[in-house]
Amino acid sequence: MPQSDAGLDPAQEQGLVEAWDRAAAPAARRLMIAAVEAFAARGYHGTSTRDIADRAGLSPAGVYVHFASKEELFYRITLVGHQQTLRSALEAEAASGPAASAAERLRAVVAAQTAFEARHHTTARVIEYDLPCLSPEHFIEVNALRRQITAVVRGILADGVKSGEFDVPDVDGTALALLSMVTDVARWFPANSRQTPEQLGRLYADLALRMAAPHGTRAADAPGH
Amino acid sequence: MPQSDAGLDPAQEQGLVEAWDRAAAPAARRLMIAAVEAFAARGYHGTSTRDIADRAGLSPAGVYVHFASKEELFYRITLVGHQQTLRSALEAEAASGPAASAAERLRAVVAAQTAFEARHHTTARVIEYDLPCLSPEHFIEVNALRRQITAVVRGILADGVKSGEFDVPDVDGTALALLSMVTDVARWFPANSRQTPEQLGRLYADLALRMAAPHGTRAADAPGH
DNA sequence: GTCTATACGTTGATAGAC
DNA sequence: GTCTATCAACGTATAGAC
Repeated sequence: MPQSDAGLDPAQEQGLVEAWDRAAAPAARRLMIAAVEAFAARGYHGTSTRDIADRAGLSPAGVYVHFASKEELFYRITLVGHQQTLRSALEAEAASGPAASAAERLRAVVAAQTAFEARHHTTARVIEYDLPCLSPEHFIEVNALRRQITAVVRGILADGVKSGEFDVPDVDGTALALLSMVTDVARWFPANSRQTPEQLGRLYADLALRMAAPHGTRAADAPGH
Repeated sequence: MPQSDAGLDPAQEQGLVEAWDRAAAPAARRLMIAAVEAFAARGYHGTSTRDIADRAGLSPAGVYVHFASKEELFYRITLVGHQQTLRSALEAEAASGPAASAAERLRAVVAAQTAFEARHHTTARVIEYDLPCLSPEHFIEVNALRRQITAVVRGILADGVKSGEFDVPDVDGTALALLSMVTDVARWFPANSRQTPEQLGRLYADLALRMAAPHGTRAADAPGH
């Protein structure tokens, strides 16, 4: 993956380290970071356990002290990554306040998720695009988290429609399209763009509001409640 | 890939057969179809040449009569797929007529590309998401085709801005976001949706026009040229 | 063009010393 | 917890008969 063999930048690594804090052994953390880099660069099947062990400074056998299998290592990364993503979305929505309009909540969530995908693009690439490599049981578990993320966006769109702030004929289809747009950032960022994650978040939030706003009015001018 | 182990449906197969018509030997066609199915289901690295040979009804060695390597088989699929995609975009734009407005052209291209990604979702999944598995030389070649597809969208957006039909502060960023939305259809279709490719095309074309239209006016009511 | 047989590196994972 | 050594299976690709 030409644009994805870059290592984790400091901001990204800090985010991961925080999230993986409870993964007791330092070696387990190093393995997860090494695995994220390798999986992002070459995909799950394109990465050998030797690759991962090398990057983490361990022997090939060292992996199996901390993880029962390659799939389990991948599963841990995927699970934590999705939990982080969901938390980011919920926090962004909550931060816009209890009296926030649907437009404000949509802006907050889309901006946060977009910036998140950009900032953590290495991790995001792994957890967004290699998902089918999980075992069936783990796939189901992670998919439940994904559905919660979709539900956040769907809920905001539906609320906006109910209050008259939005004009969205197909809430489910629009939510899916919107999340496609946001998620795909991880695939190309930072190539093709000189923008910061925050700038990108603002652009995508604007686009999302345009997608949801009634024709003929600005979202901000829409009838509130 | 739970949602991707479905075989090629008749419409899809016909499209492929047409496109691969010049691939002389019938066995070569069977191999390409078999490879598309296998790559879509398990990814490039997750697919063995034995898998492909089996699906095509050949022995493991049979592959190498028609393709020098697994990568070359993948490259042929990827190249033809991108050529088809680009042609589809150019034809859609041309079909909207020489005097078409930017809005009409945007609608035509987005609808066509979205329907294309849905209809050929098996092939599209392979050529959109396994691209980094190409050799560096082949990657560069295919990327040139991708840039042409991006250029079509960028051109329409820029024309619309110049004529006053559109209000797009960031043409490049918006084109990228728009193509992300469209491309990602291949990843999830037909799960999560009971819509036909054509219905989906109309929805996405509407969303694209909302993204580009000036705030406060319908695209169709925008000042013309 | 297709087969059988096979070369030979790599893979995920384990055994057992330290 | 980490290592060295190793296994059995599988990977891509080739040789040579038909």
